[in-house]
Amino acid sequence: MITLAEENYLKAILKLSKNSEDSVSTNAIAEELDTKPSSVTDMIKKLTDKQMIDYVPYRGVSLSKSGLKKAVEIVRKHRLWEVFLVTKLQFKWDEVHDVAEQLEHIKSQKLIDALDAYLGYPQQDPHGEPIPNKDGQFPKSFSKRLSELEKGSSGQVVGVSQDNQSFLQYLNSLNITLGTSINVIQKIDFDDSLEITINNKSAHISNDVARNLLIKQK
Amino acid sequence: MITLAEENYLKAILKLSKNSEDSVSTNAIAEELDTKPSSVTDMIKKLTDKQMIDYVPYRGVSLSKSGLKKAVEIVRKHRLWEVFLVTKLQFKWDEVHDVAEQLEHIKSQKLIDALDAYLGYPQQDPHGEPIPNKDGQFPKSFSKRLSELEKGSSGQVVGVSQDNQSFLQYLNSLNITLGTSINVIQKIDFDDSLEITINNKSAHISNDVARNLLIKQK
DNA sequence: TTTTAAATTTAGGCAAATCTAAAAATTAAA
DNA sequence: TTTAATTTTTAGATTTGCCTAAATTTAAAA
Repeated sequence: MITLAEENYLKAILKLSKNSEDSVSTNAIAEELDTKPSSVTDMIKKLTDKQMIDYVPYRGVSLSKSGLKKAVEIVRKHRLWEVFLVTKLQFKWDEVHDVAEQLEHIKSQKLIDALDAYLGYPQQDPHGEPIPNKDGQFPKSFSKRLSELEKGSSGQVVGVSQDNQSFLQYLNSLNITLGTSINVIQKIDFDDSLEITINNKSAHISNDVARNLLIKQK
Repeated sequence: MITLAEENYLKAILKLSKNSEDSVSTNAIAEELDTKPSSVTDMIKKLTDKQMIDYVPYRGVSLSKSGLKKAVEIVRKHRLWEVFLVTKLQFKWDEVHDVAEQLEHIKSQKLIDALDAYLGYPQQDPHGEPIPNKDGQFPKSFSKRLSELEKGSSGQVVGVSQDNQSFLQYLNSLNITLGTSINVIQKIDFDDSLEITINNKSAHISNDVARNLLIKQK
């Protein structure tokens, strides 16, 4: 049986592997989970014993086949619960994270399959992140980052690729929410910031923000 | 912050208080939670320190005001999740217990209030147990135990007051389910068993069973 | 290439929640 | 009302997951 702490480590390792491809460092995991590197080393040993990860001392870790499977399952559960909270219980998209963080650890295959069906097999969560299916396959993403759009092109916000509180609150203050129409007026080479219109009202946003806004073009 | 283990102890103490009124013994709690009496003594000390229970060594425990409040909250969450599983996710009433046992520990006031509203403020769970409202008040129960019905009277099954697997499976084999019509033909004084009709087919059931079947009369 | 800095691991401890075995208190029985 | 049986508590260990401080290894800089 896998523990709650172990699940959180696997999820963190998966997240960090996506950003950087190769193996994940002890310090990176510690930072992600807001814990100490020595604690991470302890847990690495446990997960290695359970063959959930591959580990070379001082060299970092990577998910094994079974570890990856488990981590993807947790991501699937997290995102399905987020969809539930937003579409059925009327949560705002920036209110779901902490609760989903708890719900993702509920153990019942039947539950998650039934929830998936109940929600209509959604492919994206409220932040625009893809939801892996029952077999762990991620749907091909059909959205682009706003920072990748060319001058003059437009589309609708379908999500964000970063879900910290302050970012989501900033978006709220800009009146950017799911479905908002955005048009790229000008790209500033100097700092890669953007002149855009938000529902036809113009605004200026940094590359940091644009990079984390997922847009679907018509 | 209250831990998962502490919550389970409070719930067990509440359940045992209902059966027997006065204070609850160490052994009873140990049996209910399938643990050792010495472990119970340990936890009793922790809960006493947190003022969740009143404790006299060798004399048993009872819930304090705050302990009762917390325990009722957990029962409320458990039963609301059961309703969700049965009415929205099509679980059978004998499949919900283990999952609800996990879901009841999710911490979010907003979640449970939203769920309650989403379900239409139900007053009973799928086993016929009353669901306390937001303020911890239990609705007046409008069902009787089958064993309390008089000869000749009849009603519909609205729940059970015991939800172990084998009992629920026995009911299934008798074709007794939620909504089944039952008529009391004869009460046998000798062992308090009952001759009844189930949807007009006659059957004989023990007092043990009758006592745990909740009936609503017309 | 040596020295310094950074990352990682080891050693030793702690709190929560459990256990077994033994002691103490209470209750029931002779 | 002693004695025996039962219940409850205490003492001492164990596992999980975390910590601090110190040692070790690796990477970077002089």
